[in-house]
Amino acid sequence: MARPRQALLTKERIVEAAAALIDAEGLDACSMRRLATELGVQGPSLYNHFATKAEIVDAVAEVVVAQVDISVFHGNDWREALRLWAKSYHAVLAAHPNIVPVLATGPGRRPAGLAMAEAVYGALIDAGWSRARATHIGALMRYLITGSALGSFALGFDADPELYDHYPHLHRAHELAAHRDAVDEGAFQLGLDLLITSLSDRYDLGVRR
Amino acid sequence: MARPRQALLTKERIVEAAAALIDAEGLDACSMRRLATELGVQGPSLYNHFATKAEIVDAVAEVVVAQVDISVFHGNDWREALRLWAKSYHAVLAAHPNIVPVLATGPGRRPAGLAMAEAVYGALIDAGWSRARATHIGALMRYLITGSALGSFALGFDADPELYDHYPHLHRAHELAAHRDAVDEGAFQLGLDLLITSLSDRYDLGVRR
DNA sequence: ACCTGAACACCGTTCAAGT
DNA sequence: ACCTGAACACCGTTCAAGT
Repeated sequence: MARPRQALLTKERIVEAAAALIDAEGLDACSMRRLATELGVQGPSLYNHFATKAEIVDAVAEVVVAQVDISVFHGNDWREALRLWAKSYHAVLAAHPNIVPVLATGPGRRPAGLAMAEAVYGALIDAGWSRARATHIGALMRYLITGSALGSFALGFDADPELYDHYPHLHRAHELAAHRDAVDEGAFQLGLDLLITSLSDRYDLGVRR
Repeated sequence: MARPRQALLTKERIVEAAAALIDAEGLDACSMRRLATELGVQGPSLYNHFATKAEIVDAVAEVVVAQVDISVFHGNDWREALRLWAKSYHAVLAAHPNIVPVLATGPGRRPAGLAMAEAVYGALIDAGWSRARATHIGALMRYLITGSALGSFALGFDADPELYDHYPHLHRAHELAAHRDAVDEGAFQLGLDLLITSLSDRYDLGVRR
């Protein structure tokens, strides 16, 4: 088969398969040859639709970020909007943890990433925050959200239990994995709550630096 | 040359060269063959000293984390200790940003990582925080520190300036890169300040959940 | 226009062969 | 014990050849 009259591939099919592969087996498993096999095609065929592998991965990142709900910035107080957006973003990344490293470096040229940055920054500016502070708050939220999505804290203590016996306070660290949700979600919720509450306090004081 | 009477390689030399290579050109550039070349040796020779590439990268992570100052947990109020430790950790990661993805998934079996977890958690327990809350606070700090170290927020808007013209509030986003330090450091400092201040408030209220 | 096989310059890792 | 060359099964990407 050289060229079928009906194209075998489309950008959409490629991105869909890449997203599934990344979700199921991680970024490393998503090689051009492997992805092509998944699509019933040979590796080089993908280059008829995307110039590089990075473009494919970027397109996956785009569809993931597009799932974040940014409609909450309309009709909500900035505090509530920020909280709802952060929870939505957090939930989307929890569902697609393997793509997080790609998002953690910024919006790039991705429309959904830029639309999200615009919505967050615009809402803070409209609420009266200075441009410098609005930028800081936006950055800070990304730090918390991507930092928490990058790797489970609870699952980070997955060595053999005996290892932790050498550390007076860590001797039960291996039990964290069994309470993964309570640990990881609890930490994120605490962080979000602390940040928004204390930002709100400063705002009410009229600091608005 | 088959076997020199004086070994050409040592674990220390390998880790030192790997750290330099990762700092200078990133994790991807640190391949076994490239690293071996840097050491004047052939690729497979490295396997006489480390079982896998992951072990080498882990050893680099260890020496980086070992630079974080955890002595601050002695003789300081928990608030001040947490602040000083976070600043030290942040500064170390800022000096070695390319290794951050390796640390972001937890301490693993690395002595320095475990000693740091022990120091942070122990200090929070000794201050009176419950085990659940101390865990949350520890996780939260890692989220902020690794999240901020993973990628500059300011440099994330590095597309051509025209791209941002389509977004009402982002039209000056390309100027962020010129103020990278003020943006990135300001956001981190703000986050650290907000978190510790608001934790302190809850602590003084006697919540200590 | 779009898919293919062959090729290039890389990977991590294994292993028998050398001293 | 420690370094080597050759090999295996992979990478991302290019390109001439096919329809």
